[in-house]
Amino acid sequence: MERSQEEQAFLDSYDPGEWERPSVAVDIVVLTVAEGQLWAVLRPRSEHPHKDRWTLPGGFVGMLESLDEAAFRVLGQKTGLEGVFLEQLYSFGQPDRDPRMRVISVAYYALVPVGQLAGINGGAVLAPLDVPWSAERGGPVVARDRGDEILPMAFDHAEILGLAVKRIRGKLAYTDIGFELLPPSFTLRELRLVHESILGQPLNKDSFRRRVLASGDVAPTGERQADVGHRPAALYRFTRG
Amino acid sequence: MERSQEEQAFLDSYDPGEWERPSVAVDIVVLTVAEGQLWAVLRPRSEHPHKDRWTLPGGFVGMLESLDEAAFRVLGQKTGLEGVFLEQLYSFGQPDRDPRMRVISVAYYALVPVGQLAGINGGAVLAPLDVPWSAERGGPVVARDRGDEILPMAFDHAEILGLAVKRIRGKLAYTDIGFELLPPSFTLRELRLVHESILGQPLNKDSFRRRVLASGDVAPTGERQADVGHRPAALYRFTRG
DNA sequence: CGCCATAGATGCGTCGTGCATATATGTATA
DNA sequence: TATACATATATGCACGACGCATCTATGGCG
Repeated sequence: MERSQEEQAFLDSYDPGEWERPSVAVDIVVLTVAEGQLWAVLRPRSEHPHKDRWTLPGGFVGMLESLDEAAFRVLGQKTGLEGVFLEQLYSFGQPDRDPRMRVISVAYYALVPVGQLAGINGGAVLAPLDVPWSAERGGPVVARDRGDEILPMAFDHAEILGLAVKRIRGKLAYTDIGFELLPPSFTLRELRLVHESILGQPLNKDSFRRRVLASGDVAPTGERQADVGHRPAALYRFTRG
Repeated sequence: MERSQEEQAFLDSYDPGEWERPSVAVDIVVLTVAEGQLWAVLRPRSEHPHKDRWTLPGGFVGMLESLDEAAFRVLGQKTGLEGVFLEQLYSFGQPDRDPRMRVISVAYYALVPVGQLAGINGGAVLAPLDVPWSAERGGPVVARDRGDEILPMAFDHAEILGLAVKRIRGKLAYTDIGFELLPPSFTLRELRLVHESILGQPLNKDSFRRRVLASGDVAPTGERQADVGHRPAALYRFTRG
């Protein structure tokens, strides 16, 4: 328990430059909501290991950029997305998570309105997510293709995806992240569908409306929907602050 | 936006081994509650840079250990603590956060009942914290010594400390972390003081009691306080699950 | 024996929520 | 043109959690 001054001085002067260092990467969970469920951007691996499995957009952190800058840069390079909501999620550092070498990955999650994901780069797909757990229990998440087949995930990326879903489920109630998944103008129904899709469960329609209107987070734009086959809903915008 | 197959293949095969790599460290925010406020374990720096400033216990991540393992190891080596609650907080990676070299730090926070901090190692001190913001606004936190003098913090450690406080404020309501700061047996008053110290504001005594008792998180041990100069309170224990 | 400090129980008004009901307003269709 | 249909929007009510006030209980101590 006790430690001498000299030993302490040695430990404090410990030079990591003499030791092997890990690589540090960022992996980005790009999430959106459409058709009443969550979707994520995935890219196929064309090389071993984990060839033909699916990965999150990711890349290595440069020596002169911050982690946030690396995440924005990698997101732009791999998907073309810019100016979206992006927040650090968690760092993954199991020694064997990449069989080639030691890679510590700082995971981020991005929230993007589905309308901005029309032109994501070749190779990347938007995959619907199955969340096989309720509330915030946590665990890996299953991505599927258009034919409902499971997309096998590379490395620990299913875990990362699961943690991102768990995180946004938790933050939905007390932050503004729900609005990051909507265009500037939206109906209360669309906002509720975003919340229901994230939470994986239906919400009481009336309570949700009352709560959102009383929160002061939204203001009516004065406009209404058009061509919707029923009474058009009022459009609202998010009021920052 | 568009990227050719060849360019993509090059990017995917990018070998970080050819590049300089950052060092990766863990820094641990050890928090406790006593005398109605939060305290943190700090250690003085004996070397430049930031000589005579105060740091969080920290150390480099080994190539064969996970981040969690590194955090537990460093916590044990620097403070002697074992078996305590420890959870990842956030990763800090500003290129200039350490003037000597590029160090990416994965911050953790530990919650320890004050009774277990009696014999922390030489040099380390338990410093009371001033949190100059309310609720979960966030920002740096000020540590003081016994004479109420401000302890200047090294590197970005005041930010890390602040984020740890912000995080536990947020998680207090919907997790069990409050119990991590108490001995196995405690009164409802002690539990409330832990919550008030973390939140930095008083809580309604009756509502707190009712809520805790109704939660099913605690069960009476059957024992009572002794020698307290007033009516002794019933002792409770945390019931996992 | 009585004072003091805190523990612990009870009652009440208020507010947010779930739920039911009623009305409003657009499109589609006979 | 009238009616059906789908959803929007407003209102009322029961219930439960919470803030607050009040009352009683129980130890130590002078």
